[in-house]
Amino acid sequence: MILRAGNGSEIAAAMSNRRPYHHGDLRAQLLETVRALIEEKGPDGFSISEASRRAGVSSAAPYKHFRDKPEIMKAVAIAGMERLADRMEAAAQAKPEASLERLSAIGKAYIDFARAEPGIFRVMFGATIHDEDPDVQRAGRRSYGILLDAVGARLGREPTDPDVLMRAYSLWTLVHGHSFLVIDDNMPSEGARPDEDAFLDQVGRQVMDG
Amino acid sequence: MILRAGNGSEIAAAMSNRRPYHHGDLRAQLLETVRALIEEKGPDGFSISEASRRAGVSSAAPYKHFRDKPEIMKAVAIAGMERLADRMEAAAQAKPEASLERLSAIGKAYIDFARAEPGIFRVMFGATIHDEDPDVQRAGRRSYGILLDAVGARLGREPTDPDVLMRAYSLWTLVHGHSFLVIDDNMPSEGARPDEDAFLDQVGRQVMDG
DNA sequence: CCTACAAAGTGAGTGTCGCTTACATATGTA
DNA sequence: TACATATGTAAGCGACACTCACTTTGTAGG
Repeated sequence: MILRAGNGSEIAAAMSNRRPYHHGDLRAQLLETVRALIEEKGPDGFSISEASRRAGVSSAAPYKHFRDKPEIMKAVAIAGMERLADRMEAAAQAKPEASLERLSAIGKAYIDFARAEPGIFRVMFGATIHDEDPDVQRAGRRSYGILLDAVGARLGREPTDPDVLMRAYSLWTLVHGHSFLVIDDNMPSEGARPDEDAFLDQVGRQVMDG
Repeated sequence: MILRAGNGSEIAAAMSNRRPYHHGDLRAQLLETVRALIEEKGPDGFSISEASRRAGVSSAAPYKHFRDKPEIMKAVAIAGMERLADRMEAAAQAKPEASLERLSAIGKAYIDFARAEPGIFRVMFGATIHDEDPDVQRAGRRSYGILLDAVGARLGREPTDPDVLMRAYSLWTLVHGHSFLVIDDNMPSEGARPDEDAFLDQVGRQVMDG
């Protein structure tokens, strides 16, 4: 959470026991509140009104920081994508550079994120709202770049190599598709789904070595 | 669109130039109208009010046929799943039983559906609403069964065989993930995505033969 | 240090929406 | 033909997204 340098007025207000007229950093708190609300009630279940209430401001206040609701969703989605890329990056760097483990660690980080934050994950990918938005696209491409680099390193080729592209994209769709099937578990019934670790392991090998 | 046998009142009303009090088959027309609206404006962009307006009834009429909005979404999702399964089935039966072509035809049918009807595809999978709903799950499992059978036939084993399960699930996640990446194309930029047919072909082989 | 001005808040109001309630009309069956 | 049931309407409630006129606060320049 990004916070501006405090100006002291909040402290003064707290001491005199009333909230300051100016919030301090409403924009950041709104994003965090909306994120939590989406996780609680789903992407469609949250309202700007409720977020305002939780932040302790009037329902008109958010419009000083965001044009409309879709723009809030977009900001939340982009923040999610950054968080996802961070996790992937951390997972990658914890494993040797050209190892298969690095690849599966990246995949696991992706799936873990989807499981931990299914609401935002859906906002990031399942929503119509920000189709073709350049900001969202750029944020998403960062994650893809991490995977491309790892696959390239594993194969000892440039990330732009067509074969690297093909295998990276295969892995991406696998993990992406699996993540979605996990979070709305309306797909294969209990017994009809293979063990997740075995699945990732085997199919990862098939894609990388095949 | 399913229509009940006409009872003649509509015709009589048309001749006397006024609409009949009873609609005829509002439930079916609502589903179709909502389907079209979702495709036009996205899953969140439609309202019961607007669907009612298009159907020429009051905004309270739909509640004689559906409990609430989520139930309409659910019905639309299930109808979509049936349509998807129909397409997959038709595509499968157009190819020899144990052939690889049958598998890729099933996959293509899936992707074609997502591309042709991205709105309902998202309602079917990307929405929080009908999580864990048994009706939706059952409808979804029909599609999965078609794939399981085809993979089983190809490998000459029972659809319940663990290896069949593993490979079928791999193909499913691949195609599912790819479909999502296609419809919100916020992922790999233009040049960074492999050719779709080549991708499906190669990765299909890797999964089936690896 | 004062004074504009910009930034960030408020409160009231508008139109739409989801949904309910009370009531009206059509249909099928005894 | 009468009545139960299915299916429609009209009016209204509370919540929401968003706007507008206004107020409060922080800050930059004379």
